[in-house]
Amino acid sequence: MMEIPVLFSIFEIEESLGVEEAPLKDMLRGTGLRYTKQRGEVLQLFREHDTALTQAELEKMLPSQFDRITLYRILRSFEASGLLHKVLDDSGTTRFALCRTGCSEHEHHDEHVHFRCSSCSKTLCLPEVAIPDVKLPKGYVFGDAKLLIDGICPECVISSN
Amino acid sequence: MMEIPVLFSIFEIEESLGVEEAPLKDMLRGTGLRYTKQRGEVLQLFREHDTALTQAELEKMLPSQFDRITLYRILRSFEASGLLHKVLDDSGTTRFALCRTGCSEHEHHDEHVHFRCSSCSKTLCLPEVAIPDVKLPKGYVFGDAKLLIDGICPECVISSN
DNA sequence: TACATTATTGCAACATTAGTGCAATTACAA
DNA sequence: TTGTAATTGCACTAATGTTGCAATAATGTA
Repeated sequence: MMEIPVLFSIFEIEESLGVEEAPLKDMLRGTGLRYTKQRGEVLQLFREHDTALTQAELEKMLPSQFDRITLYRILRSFEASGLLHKVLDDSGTTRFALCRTGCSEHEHHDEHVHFRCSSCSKTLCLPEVAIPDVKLPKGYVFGDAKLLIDGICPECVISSN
Repeated sequence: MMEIPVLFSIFEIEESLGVEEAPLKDMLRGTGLRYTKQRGEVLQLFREHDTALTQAELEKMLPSQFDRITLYRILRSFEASGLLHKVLDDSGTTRFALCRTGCSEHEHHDEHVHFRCSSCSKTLCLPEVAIPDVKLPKGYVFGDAKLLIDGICPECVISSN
């Protein structure tokens, strides 16, 4: 399944990815995760997209198609280490998006809104929009809030004219 | 698979369900859906619970265990006709909850908050809590908002003392 | 640089959830 | 009561989620 066998060193891979990609290693190692070619590719994809991605979408975009289970575990380990967070979705498939700074292994602080365009069906992160405070009924203890807004994204609004 | 074959008339079923259940038929027919034993049971379960339920949870609670696909299609048809709405969930499985009045075939107006207790893991509807307005960045067209709050529900708060 | 240790990957296998087509059955209304 | 259209059950298939284990790769250390 592996298109590129095992003949490259980390350095050659990094070189082939370009200078911009060096921080990938740091991002990963900063969380205690080892840097691997597969993880580098996944992280890179998330950095290139501001949308929340499903496993299936990632598989189509990955430069080297590696094992489905590996991708599955990479996503979970990234989430556990605070690199990614799950994004709400009622379509049945799990979506992940890159965490902003401030997320850690034990706590996710992605208190921003997600926007799903009903035209292009992309799910975008809106880091600049904070989730407003909600007053809960008596007895409820607030933990964390997730807000998903459906609507039309700017790109689709423009192209519909 | 059917435990009760086909020997009961609608009236006998209604009778066995008790007087309280007559409105079930009206609820269903009001949406253009036919009343069947299976649909009656599903609707009844939702009326008995104020939590959002998964298909698996429903299957365990149904008095007569009928076909999985039938349940699947009942849930979708209930959603399409504005009887149920999907509740956001990042666990991967779809949850449904009873719509409040005001939902129709073409538009859902369940602008209330859902609360997921991280202790008992129930997902409750909080119809009295409205989702506050959110100011979207320029170009975005608002359609609909869904808010899920994680925390501890009153029951679990009390029992943890 | 080589080696040992530990994390990570790939494979196999299985579980759960989604979804479609079609024939048999049932609800409803004429 | 009966005809028709909706609904159900069955058979199948696809997609997604999950675990165990052996092979492999990444990192720290000698």
